[in-house]
Amino acid sequence: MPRDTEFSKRVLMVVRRIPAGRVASYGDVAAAAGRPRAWRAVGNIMRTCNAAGVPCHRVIAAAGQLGGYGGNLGLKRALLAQEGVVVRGSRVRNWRVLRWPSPVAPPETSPAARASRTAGRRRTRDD
DNA sequence: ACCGTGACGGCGG
DNA sequence: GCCGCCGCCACGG
Repeated sequence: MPRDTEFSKRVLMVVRRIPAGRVASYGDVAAAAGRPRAWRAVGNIMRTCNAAGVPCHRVIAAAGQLGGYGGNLGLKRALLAQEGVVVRGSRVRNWRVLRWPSPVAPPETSPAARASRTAGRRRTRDD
């Protein structure tokens, strides 16, 4: 791990706060750590600081992409699955909802838009 | 103090 | 929706 920098420590704390079954993007973590534009650096920190009792597997890339895990993506998927986070292909299913800290509802979730979207569909799917 | 690096992000093609 | 390009920032050499 890149020496105990204030930033790195904050990042690790943030990651520790991610509940099981939820996921956050590197950008989310960066923002939560107070540096919204430092997602890249967050990646570096995760790279070096993984095995340290931090649920780093809950940190994924933007748009629900899996991101990396020191070349051991299989493990990452397994860990996530163990917590109920399903990965389809290389994307987290239901990512919109599982996202942490803000499970923000889609901007255009107005009743009308929703109705039109689900109109020809049998059942509503996730995200 | 400068330069390259990367478990990234967004947008345009 | 995938691919590539450019932009971002903390760290280490």
